[in-house]
Amino acid sequence: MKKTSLNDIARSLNVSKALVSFVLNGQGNEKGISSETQKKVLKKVEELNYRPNHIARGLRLGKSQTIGLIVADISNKFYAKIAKQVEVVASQHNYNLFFCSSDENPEKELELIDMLKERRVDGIIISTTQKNTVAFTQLKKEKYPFVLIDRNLPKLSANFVGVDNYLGAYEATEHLIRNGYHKIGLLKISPAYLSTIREREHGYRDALKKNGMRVNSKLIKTINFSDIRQTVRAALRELIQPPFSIDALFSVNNNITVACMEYFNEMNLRIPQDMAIVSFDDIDLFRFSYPTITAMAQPVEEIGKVAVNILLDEINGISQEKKQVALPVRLIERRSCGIFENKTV
Amino acid sequence: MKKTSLNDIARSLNVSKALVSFVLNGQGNEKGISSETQKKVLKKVEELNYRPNHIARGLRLGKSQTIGLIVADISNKFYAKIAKQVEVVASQHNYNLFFCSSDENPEKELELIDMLKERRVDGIIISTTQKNTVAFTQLKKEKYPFVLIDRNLPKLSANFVGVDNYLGAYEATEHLIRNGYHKIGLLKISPAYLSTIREREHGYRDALKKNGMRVNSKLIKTINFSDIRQTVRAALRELIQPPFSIDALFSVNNNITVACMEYFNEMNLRIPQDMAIVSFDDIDLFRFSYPTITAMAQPVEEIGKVAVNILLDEINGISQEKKQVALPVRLIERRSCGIFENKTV
DNA sequence: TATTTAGTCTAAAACGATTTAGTAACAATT
DNA sequence: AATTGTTACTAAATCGTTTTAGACTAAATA
Repeated sequence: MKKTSLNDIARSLNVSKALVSFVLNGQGNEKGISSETQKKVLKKVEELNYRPNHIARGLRLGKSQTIGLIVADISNKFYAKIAKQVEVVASQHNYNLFFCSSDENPEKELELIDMLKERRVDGIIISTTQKNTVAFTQLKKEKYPFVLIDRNLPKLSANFVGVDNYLGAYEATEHLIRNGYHKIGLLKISPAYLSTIREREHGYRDALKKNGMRVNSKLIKTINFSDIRQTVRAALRELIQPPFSIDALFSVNNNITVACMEYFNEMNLRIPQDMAIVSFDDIDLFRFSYPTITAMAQPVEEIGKVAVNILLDEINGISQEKKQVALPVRLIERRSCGIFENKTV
Repeated sequence: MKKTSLNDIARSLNVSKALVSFVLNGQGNEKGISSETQKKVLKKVEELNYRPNHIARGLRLGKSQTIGLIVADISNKFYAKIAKQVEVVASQHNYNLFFCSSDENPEKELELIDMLKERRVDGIIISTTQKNTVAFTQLKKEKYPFVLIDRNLPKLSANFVGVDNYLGAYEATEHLIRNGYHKIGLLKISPAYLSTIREREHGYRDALKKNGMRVNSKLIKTINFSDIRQTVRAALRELIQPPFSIDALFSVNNNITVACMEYFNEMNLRIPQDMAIVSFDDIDLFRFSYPTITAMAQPVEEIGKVAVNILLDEINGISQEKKQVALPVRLIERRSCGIFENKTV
C-alpha cells in the first residue's frame, strides 16, 4: 500500500499540488487561498492520513534538517551524556540527529564523515580521533558547517567546544602534591596525539615543575584504548614496584581509572593510604566506589548545548566566525587523595 | 559553491547521466559500457570530487537505508549499550541510525515515531513507554517494519526482543530468600504498566509465595522516574522503620539501586548486614561500589544485535512472521546479599 | 540487399515535495 | 470600452538520482 502524497491529495480534490503545499505550510492566507478550500484540504489530509515526505522536501530544499554527531565512543558515559544533550537541544530547534560512534578508529571516522556528507546533513558535531587536519580542511573548504567537541585540532582554527584541559590537569596534579604525595605517576591513553591528552600531560608536567618536583618520564605510561585492562595492569605492575614506587596517580580518563580501581582491589592496595588517585572525567561510579574517587568534572551538558548552538548559528548563516570555547572544569574532592571532611559528594 | 551532481559529470563528459549512474553502481559491464568510457567516468568523478546525494537516491528508491532507534533514556547505560550495538550491527549492513530518546515521555515518543515516519526510515527499533498499542497497531496496518525491545506489548504480537523478566525477578528474589532474608521489599518504577515492571513484580510475588511467604503489598513501592532520588528516599524511610522493617530489597532497575545505595550510605546502614539488595540490570558501578552489588544481568549486546537482525529481515522481505525473543538473564552474585566466597566478580 | 545481432549509449519519466511566474474570472475604475 | 485590480488559483520547473524503453551504428547473417 503506497503512502499518500501531496499529489494524491491534490487530485482527489481537483486542485493543484501547489495549493495543497501552500495550505500545509501555513501560507494559505498569504497566497490567497479561500478558507473553504483550505478547510477542504486539511480535511482530506486528515482523511487520507497524509504525512509529508521529508526526503522529497530535503531534496527540493537542499536541506535535511539533520545534524550528524560522531563521538569517539558511545559506551563511554562522558560521550553518552553529551549525545543526549545534543539530541535534546537539536530537537528543540527541529533538527534530528544522525548518530555515530567512531570507536576511536580514525578510518571509521573518515568513512562516517563521508557518509554524513552523502546524506547531506546540515552540519556535523564531532569528537575527532584524527591526527592530522586534512578531513577538516576539506570540510572548511567546502564551507560545510561543523564543530569539534572535546578534542581540538589547534592548527585548524575551526569551531571548538571543550574544556581547559591544561588547567584541569594542573590543578588535579597540584591537589595530589598539596595532599602530600611525592611520586606521582601519569596514565595517559593512546592515541597520544589527541589535544586533550597532550594538554593534560602538559598540565601534569607543569604542576610538578612549579612545585619544585622533577618530572620523570618513566612515570608516564601510555594505555592502549583497545586493551585498557591489560595495559593498565602492566603499567601499574611496573610503577608500583621499586625503583619507581609511585604513591599517587593521575589518570587521564574514567575508563583508565576504573581499570586501576580493579587492579588495586585485586592487589589489596589501600586507597589513599598506599596509593592516591585523581581522575579526569567524573562519573557516577566515583561517588559510590570504595573509596570514592576524586575527579575533575567536565560540564558535559554544557559542551553539548554550546556545540549545537554554534553549529546552528553557522548553518543558519547567523555567524560565520569560528568560535573556540573552553569551558571550566571543577575538581570534585572525594576520598581517593587523602582523608578529609569531604566538601562535595 | 554547489556540490557536483551526476548531471555535472555527465555534461562535462558529453554522456548521459544514465551512463554515469550505471558505471557508479557497478553495472558498467552488465549494461555494456565500454571500459574506456567507464574509466573516463571514474576519472572525472575523482576529479570533481563527486559524492552521490543520498537524499535524491532515497527519494527515487523509496528507501532511506536508515533505521530509527528510540530508547527510553539514553543516559541510562543499559540503553546506551544497546544503542551502541544497534549502531554497529546496522552499519555492518550499510544502514545508518536515526537516534532518539523519548525520556520516558509517551507523547514525545509518539512525536518521534511520526518524525521517523516522515523521514521515511526503513524500520524502527523502540523501547516503548506507551500504555496502549494504538501507535503500533497503526504501524502494523501500514506494514511499517518495527521491533520492540526491552518492553513488550503482549497483546500486539509484534516483533519483540527482551529478556525473561519474570524468571529473572523470581530468581533474584529467591536468591534473597535462600540467603536468609525474610522481609523483602520491592521498589518498582513508574510508569508501572510497562511489561518489564509488571513481569518483574510478578516474579517477585511468585517467588515469595512459592517459598511459603506472604506477599505484603505495603512492601511494594513505586518510584517516580522523573524524581528517583526523592521518591526512593521517601519509600525507604517508610520501609526501613517498623512496622515494616524490611531486611532486603529487590530493586527493579539500576537507577533505583544507585539511589538506594546513596541513601543507605547516608543512613550508615550496613549492607548486607542491615539490609540486603539485589538489582535488575548490571552496570559497572556494581562491581566497584562498596559493597559490590548482586545484580541480574541482561545480555544487552545480544538484545541490540538480535533486534537489528529481525528488523532487517523484515525490511528486506526475508521474513514476514513476527518474532518474540526472550533472552536469558544471569545472576551476578556479589556482596550485597550476604557474605560468601564470590564466584563471579 | 534486407534483416538480424551486438555493442554502446541516451531520452525521458519517476520519486514527492517547493516555488516562480502566470492565468482566468470578475469587479471596479477611468 | 478599455484599463486596472483583486481574488483564487495552476502549470511547470526544479532538486539529483535510478530505471525503462529504445535509438543508433557497424558488423554479421540470410
